[in-house]
Amino acid sequence: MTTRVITLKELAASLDLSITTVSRALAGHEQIAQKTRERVAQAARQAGYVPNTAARTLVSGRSGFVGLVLPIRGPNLVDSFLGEFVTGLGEGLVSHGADLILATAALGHSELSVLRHVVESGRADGVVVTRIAETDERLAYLRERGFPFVAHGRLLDSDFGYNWLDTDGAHAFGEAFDMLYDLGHRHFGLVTISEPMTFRHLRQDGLAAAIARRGDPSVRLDVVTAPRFDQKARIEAVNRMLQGSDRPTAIVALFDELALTVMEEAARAGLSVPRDLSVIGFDNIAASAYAPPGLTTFDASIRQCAREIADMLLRVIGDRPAVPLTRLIQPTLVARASHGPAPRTRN
Amino acid sequence: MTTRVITLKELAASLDLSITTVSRALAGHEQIAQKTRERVAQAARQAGYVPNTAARTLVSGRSGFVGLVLPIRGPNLVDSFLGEFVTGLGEGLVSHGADLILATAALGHSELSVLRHVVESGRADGVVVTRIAETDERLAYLRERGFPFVAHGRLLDSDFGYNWLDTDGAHAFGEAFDMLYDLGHRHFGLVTISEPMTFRHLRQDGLAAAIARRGDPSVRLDVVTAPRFDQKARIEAVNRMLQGSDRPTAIVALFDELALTVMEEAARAGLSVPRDLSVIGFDNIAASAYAPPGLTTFDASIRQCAREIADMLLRVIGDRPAVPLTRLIQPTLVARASHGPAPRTRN
DNA sequence: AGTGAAATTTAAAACGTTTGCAATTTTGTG
DNA sequence: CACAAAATTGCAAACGTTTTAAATTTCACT
Repeated sequence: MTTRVITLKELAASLDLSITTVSRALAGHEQIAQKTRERVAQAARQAGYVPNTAARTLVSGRSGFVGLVLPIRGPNLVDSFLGEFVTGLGEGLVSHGADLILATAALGHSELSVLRHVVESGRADGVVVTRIAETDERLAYLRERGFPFVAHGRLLDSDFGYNWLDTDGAHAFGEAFDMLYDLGHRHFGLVTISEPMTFRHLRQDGLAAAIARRGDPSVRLDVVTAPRFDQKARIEAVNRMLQGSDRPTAIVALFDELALTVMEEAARAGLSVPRDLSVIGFDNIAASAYAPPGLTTFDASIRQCAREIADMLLRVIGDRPAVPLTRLIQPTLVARASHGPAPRTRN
Repeated sequence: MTTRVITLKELAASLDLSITTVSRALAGHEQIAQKTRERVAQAARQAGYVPNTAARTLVSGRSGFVGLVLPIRGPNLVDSFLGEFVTGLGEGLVSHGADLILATAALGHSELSVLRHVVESGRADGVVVTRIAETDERLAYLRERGFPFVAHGRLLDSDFGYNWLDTDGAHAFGEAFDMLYDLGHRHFGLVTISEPMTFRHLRQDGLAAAIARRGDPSVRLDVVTAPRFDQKARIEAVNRMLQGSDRPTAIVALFDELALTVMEEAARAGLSVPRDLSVIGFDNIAASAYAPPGLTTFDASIRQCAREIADMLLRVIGDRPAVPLTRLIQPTLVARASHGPAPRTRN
């Protein structure tokens, strides 16, 4: 037991070759004789030689890792996409022989400081930054450092270019409005969050733009804001919108979790979805398929996005392209049963 | 832009000290004068010095990483616990300054070969192994290598000791039986999987043991087996159990996803849960709370388990304890609305 | 056999740390 | 003020790889 790991020196000695030759042979350099390359490859395979990552990283300056910083939010809060996201990243990375580093920012510790540490310790060749905030110091830092990164999400405006991939929430929310409008709805509700993430603006603006495009002055939009991670406050906010006879007939939620709360509270208030109230979400989380009557939402295909982000990042690391790579993904409508014609009684 | 990263040599030069002294000062060695230690710490902080991981790993033999190998199963299959699991691992690791490496085993590539690579490249100081199979070559390999690891789950029998943490599925399934028996159920169904994972035996055996303990010959147990990742076959299997008038009055599913399928198919067959049929799952995934009427299940608290696994692994890495660390976690019953008294009409 | 070019191999430096051991400085004591 | 002991600091090797520049071998051709 406790078998030692074989090193390049030992492998070279066993082949009666120099370290240099073996290293080059394994790297497939043309200058090493074909015969030697095969002999070395064979011996390496048989000896189960695996190059030491630290040594390789040290000399080459490339770690073969991509970093992702994971914030801890609280005892009961887990990023609902994390599983899909890291799976997608892993898929994208593995085809290029790269792996993922997950660094955790402990509760109360700045995500930025962890990011700095990952970057400056040379652990990663590039990083993925998610959940872009309105003023995001992480992007500014990475930009200043000239460190390869891809953002999942966008800034609202920026005086510099950067690589990003985003889901077109603006478009989706416009589509949701159009669909609901055509179903006769005129009084809309939007449940949004107070956390200063850029996507809340992109989606809300997309909704507002669609309303403006329609140019129907009878359209009304009520907006209610809830803290993202406070379930109780979220329920209160939703009920604020649901109470009173002058409530919206269609509610669009910034994301599925909020939409599910809307459906739960609607049920509790004796409202039938979609007869009395249409509800549309965004993200298509697993629970949305199960929550009665089945939430109509948009599928953001996180896993696919993550895979593309990995591809983009590896390209950025490899080629350092002069122009930023950007990609806007169109989410697809998943029409379940939570939306329908506007109730006849009112309007 | 493209700011260079400061190195120990530069930091030492700026302080007019040797590399050795600075290194020791930062490591807090007693032999360095208190005054010097402070001066160095101050300068390091101000210069934003972060030690290079590769260099440190190379010389110390410790990477400060813990590895987890992630299998890719197919386009639409993501480990439902992955998010919670890596969050928990991250939480457990961060307090000790360690980070997580997620290595992906591409579709068609052996998980073992990726594990070997992680281990032998020196990327990680220890690994977490999940989803233990009946004959698991990964454990044998790690054991032979003498490499620190903690298994999430257990082997059924083994001729060697190893560190593991498991959720006591056997106990939970016994508890489920007892509860259902006391509600008058006598005809039981178990939906299990064909994938050769050890937990299917542990849980099924727990159920069988509880039945035996009760010693009531009128108790019947039907078992149906479905492939884990084939939704269509799974539905067929469930329907095999549901069809016919002589169906069970209470079905226990190996895990929530199966239980949800049971509830869906029951609804499709016009059966009311829990009036006509009681269903109990295991895991308490998010969707279980939403699926009507609310699935009764056991909460495995994956995140908490992962955190403990991280703690255990770090202890194994640090102390190399002589006796294996083992931990059996009791899942807690989440009593929702999918179980109830046995229907009167039959029995 | 001798030559030069091409093909193949190697020695040695470098990457940025940690650490055993030695060197230097400071301190305490007579 | 000398001297040993204690405290503090520094030199140099080592970790396992990649890579530059140089050395060696092979080969075709005269």
